[in-house]
Amino acid sequence: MAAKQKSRPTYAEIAKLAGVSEATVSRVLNGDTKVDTDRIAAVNMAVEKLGYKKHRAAAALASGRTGLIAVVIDDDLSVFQDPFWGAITNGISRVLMEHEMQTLLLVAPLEKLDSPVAQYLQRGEVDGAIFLQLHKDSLIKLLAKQNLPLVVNGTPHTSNPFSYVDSDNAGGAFAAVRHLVEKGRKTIAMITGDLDNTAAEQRLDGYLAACQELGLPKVKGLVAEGDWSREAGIQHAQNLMQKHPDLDAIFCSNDVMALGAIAAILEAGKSVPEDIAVIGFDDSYLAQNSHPGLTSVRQDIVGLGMEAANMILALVHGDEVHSEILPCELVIRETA
Amino acid sequence: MAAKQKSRPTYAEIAKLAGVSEATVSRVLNGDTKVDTDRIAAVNMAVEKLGYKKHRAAAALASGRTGLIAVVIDDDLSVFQDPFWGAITNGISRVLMEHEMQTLLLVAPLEKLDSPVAQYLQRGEVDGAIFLQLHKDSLIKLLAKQNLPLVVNGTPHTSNPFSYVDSDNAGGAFAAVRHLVEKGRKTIAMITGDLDNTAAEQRLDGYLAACQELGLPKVKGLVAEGDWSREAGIQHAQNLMQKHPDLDAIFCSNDVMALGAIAAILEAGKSVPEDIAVIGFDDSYLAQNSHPGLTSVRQDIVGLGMEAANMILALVHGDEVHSEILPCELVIRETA
DNA sequence: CGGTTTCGTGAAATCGCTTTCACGAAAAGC
DNA sequence: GCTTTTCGTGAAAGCGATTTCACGAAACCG
Repeated sequence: MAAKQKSRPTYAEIAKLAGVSEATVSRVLNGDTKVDTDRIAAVNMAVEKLGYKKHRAAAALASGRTGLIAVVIDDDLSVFQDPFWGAITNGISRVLMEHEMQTLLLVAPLEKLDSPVAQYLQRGEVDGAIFLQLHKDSLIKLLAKQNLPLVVNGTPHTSNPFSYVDSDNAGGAFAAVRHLVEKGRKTIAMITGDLDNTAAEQRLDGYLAACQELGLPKVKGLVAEGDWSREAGIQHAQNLMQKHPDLDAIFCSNDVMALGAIAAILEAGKSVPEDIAVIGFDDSYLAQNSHPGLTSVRQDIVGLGMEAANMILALVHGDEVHSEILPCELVIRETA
Repeated sequence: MAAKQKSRPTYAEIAKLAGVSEATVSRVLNGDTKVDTDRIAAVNMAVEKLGYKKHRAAAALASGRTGLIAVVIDDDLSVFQDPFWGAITNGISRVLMEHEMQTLLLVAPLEKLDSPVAQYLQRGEVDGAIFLQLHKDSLIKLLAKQNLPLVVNGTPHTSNPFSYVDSDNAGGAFAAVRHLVEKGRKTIAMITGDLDNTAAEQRLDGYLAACQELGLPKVKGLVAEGDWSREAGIQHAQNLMQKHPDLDAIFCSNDVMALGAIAAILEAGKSVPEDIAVIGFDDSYLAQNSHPGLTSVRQDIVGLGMEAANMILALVHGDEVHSEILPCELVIRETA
């Protein structure tokens, strides 16, 4: 059974108290400007006095706007481990709440276009959706076609005009490599993430751009494609050390692989950062608590969430928005 | 603007197609048993054919049940770092979705009883609430009084009859100490979490019980109260090593402090686990990626979320529920 | 077998807010 | 000064489900 509620005030009571019609109450409460100032004041006073709060279900039924924004996570196992999702979701939730909107969390695999979540989104039960961790673009294309306001976290694969927020992955990678070069490193390898992923790709681009612009000699085989896992970090670090005896730095596309690489380096009897410097990406909990402290590229995760929330609010409101790229910051600790 | 939707079928159409009244459609769709079998079949067929899905706002307005469960996180900074919240929330979301209920995420400070979230919950906009990370019991007492179905994650401070889910913190701590004893450790210290927290308290209880039952000599000053932070781990480990030269093991109430302790131990020129063994708690991402691998007590976080979700569903349905304590498991790696 | 209960059913009211529409008053135009 | 617009307003019709109520049919009873 739902909780028993003491009956809440309705428009009828406000209207009576303020001496206006219910229609006017609605106008005032929805920010319609064409209302006499005195009446606005009267309504606001009545609202205040009665402690009125709008009944969302009733408003939703009448207007077709639900006041709900879906945060969609394309479910896979990482969801249960990676603090990224929690952080960004909470950032979103905060902003939305300040604007009287609620955050509906949807966690489910999205591979199929007719999955329950996909259907749910198409059914108009939310005013908009923010996609995190999107594996394929097909669902958002479909939803965009149906005019559902959408914001994607991370750069989409296709160049369709989706609004998105992302970190400046390339810039962050560039900064990492520049730091290594400034510290005198000459042979800098990179272990990338899964290159199907746009973020992984952009970080690689940043690394390549930095190598070129900073005049590093071109050496073959310094880039290894990993898959974000600790094992990939270990494995590729071992290979790299073997093939490049003069290797003196490794830049990894995330912190987990960086820690794996460090473990492999230490295992091989070398030291970090003396022999080989290591830089990760994310500045996660891991980087902050590792020993030695992991130098890493920090993303403003909460900022991404807040930005995404602001964008979806604008879209729902009918405004134009442009995608946002937030800067990254290199956090220097002991490993580089 | 909300998305433009192609108009969805309503009860009217189903009723016409099935040759029954709208009232009967409602009965069938809400599982009322007192309907003729043929009509049930007819309605179900019509629903199928039209691809009908209930309009949540309309149902909510008419019935007073919103189909929404709030997941409330008493906001503090840790929310943005600790993967615990993301994991448990996602576990909840999955279960609820399977039961046609939605997860509403509310992140906000709850210190005040009249905060927006508190008011929101009292307003009957959700059918129930799951509280994570609850600092004080006062809000849930208030809500319970108003008959809002509630489930709390973690043991509440007061013995009021709140339904809750929790890990077997004491059991996990006991297992950790037993493992240390079995490995021949004699002088086992503990760095606790903030003891205002029931989980921290229970872990300490488990440690103390193990010390007693396993016949460890009573030594003063082996318990240090930390605050979950890396700094606390470093600081207390230093103190403990200084005061107890024969110290050969430290059990920490979370992984972060354990890693801090390890850093301090290595800093002091001792080795882990040879000189001093260390065990953490949570088996977080940190434990899994640290070097050396951190032995830690694993909580079934997703299980906690799913259990909490099942409990709230039962409560909303009007059933009795009993609190659940999920077992912990010691994950042995290299540090102990 | 008449009379009382139960049972399944549909008509209609209701939930609380939004929005269209029509109307009179005020402002603008000629 | 009279017509045409514009403007603010309230009455009333929804939005799409749920639920109460009354009614006829079937079941039960003595």
